[in-house]
Amino acid sequence: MPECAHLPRPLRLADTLSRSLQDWVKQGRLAEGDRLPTEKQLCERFGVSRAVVREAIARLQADGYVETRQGLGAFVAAGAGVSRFRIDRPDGMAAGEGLREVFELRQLMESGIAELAAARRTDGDLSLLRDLLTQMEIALAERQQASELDDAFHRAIAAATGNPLVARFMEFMGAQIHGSRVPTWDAQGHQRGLAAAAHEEHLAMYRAIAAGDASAARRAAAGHLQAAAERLGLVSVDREPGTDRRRA
Amino acid sequence: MPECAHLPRPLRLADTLSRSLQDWVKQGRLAEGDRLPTEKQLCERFGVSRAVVREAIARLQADGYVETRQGLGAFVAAGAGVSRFRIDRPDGMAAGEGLREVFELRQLMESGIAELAAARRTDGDLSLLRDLLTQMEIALAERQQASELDDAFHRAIAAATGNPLVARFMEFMGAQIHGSRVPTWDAQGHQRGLAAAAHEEHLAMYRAIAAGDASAARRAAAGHLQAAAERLGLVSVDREPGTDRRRA
DNA sequence: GCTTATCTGCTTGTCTGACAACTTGGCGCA
DNA sequence: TGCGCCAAGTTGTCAGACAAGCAGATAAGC
Repeated sequence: MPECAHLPRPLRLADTLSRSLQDWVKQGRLAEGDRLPTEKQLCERFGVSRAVVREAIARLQADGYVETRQGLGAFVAAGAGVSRFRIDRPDGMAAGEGLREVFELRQLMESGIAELAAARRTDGDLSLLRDLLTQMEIALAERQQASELDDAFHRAIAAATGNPLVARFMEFMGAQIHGSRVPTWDAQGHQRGLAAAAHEEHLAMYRAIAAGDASAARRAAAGHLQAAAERLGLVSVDREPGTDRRRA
Repeated sequence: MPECAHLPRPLRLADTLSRSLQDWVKQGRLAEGDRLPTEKQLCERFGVSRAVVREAIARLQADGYVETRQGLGAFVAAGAGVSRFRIDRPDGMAAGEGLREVFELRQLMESGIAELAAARRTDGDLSLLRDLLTQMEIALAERQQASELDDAFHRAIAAATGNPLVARFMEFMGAQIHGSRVPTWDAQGHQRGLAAAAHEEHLAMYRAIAAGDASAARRAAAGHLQAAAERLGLVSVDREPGTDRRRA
């Protein structure tokens, strides 16, 4: 994308229509298995051409909301809306879902991943982790940005579980929280010791995994994620069991 | 969808083209930020009409693979392919990703969720869990299908974490493994004691969560997932640390 | 000579019309 | 009653036209 693409462009008609139809499903106006209005009806109702309708439906298909049958119609798909998991961007974050929630999900996932990695890692896995740690150490000494190395380290741990699905999930999560790693490893992060702290936590994770100590690996990962959240100023407040919780 | 929709329909041209272009990205033929061939070029190269090209690109947009700019072209999006996490259906399961991998992901995720739920649950959460357990007990006594209740129980635990993102992820996972819960609660599952065993495990999870005992909740959830995998005949073989692993 | 405005060619976005392929229901015939 | 045919309706594809946006080249003005 060109560098000057800063201003948002107006939504295409197909995008708008796609969202409207999606809202119909979410609001229960259309239930699973229901047939959508025909293309012709949608053209008339929304005042757009058939091409726009077809593109909107193509989008809904890609998103798993509808299935089409030639000659028959378009139908709300089974499991509409839950065939993909996505984390909305911060500016479009769903109500109640902030970076804190994302880090909490990371914490419970990554502590389990580290545990499994400790049980499964190979010599090759450890070699890669060491290499990444070495590169991060150099970045630390030279005060260079190393958020990509940080991400690669976490992905390598997930790969060490030997479960491709886990690896893919970590890749997905890394992409979602990419921006949050940058401040730890920028000039200010180095200055404030954030990068050094993260590096120590990574070393602790590595040592536990290398030692094949699953529970130590879990604790190290949980500690790292907790500390990472604190570095970002995210405070996770656990409430006493039994009290009613206010959900923002 | 109609009941007689059993035979697979041939892929639409737009689907085929969408996949081809997606493969270009995955194989590195197109990198992030690269401009795709123009619509006209794609028409000529693939021998299809412009409408097919546009629908294929609409699909790719919905999937987060490309971004388009009117007058300029279509470009491979930042983070192409990792803006959504999906689990392919069993018949289209990615290489190495089977139900075993899915259950392993569930195990590490749900044990963490149960732990957090034990720390966070409210009286209202517990009341809902008890209600669901009561319904499952009735289903057990009457040998009825209760996979939906089973799913709702797990979702209620995720909701008890108070983290909407965690709740959404559990909803997503529930939809992906929907079919695997059915055999536990069908006539044969009842006959073989699978449903009764699952129910006991649910009760253990509930008790630990109700007691606010996070580590007991973690162990109960891990045990339940392990047992559920075994009920399905999925064997998770942990290899000795240090050995090279064969990844299927 | 430098800056601004205009023009041109190209590209995506939308609309329209036509035909192909599929689906279902109704009707006629054996 | 079952099978075949037909008509009407719906999605899939193709083709053409025009609108809107974009970037680069050129011309005009200072």
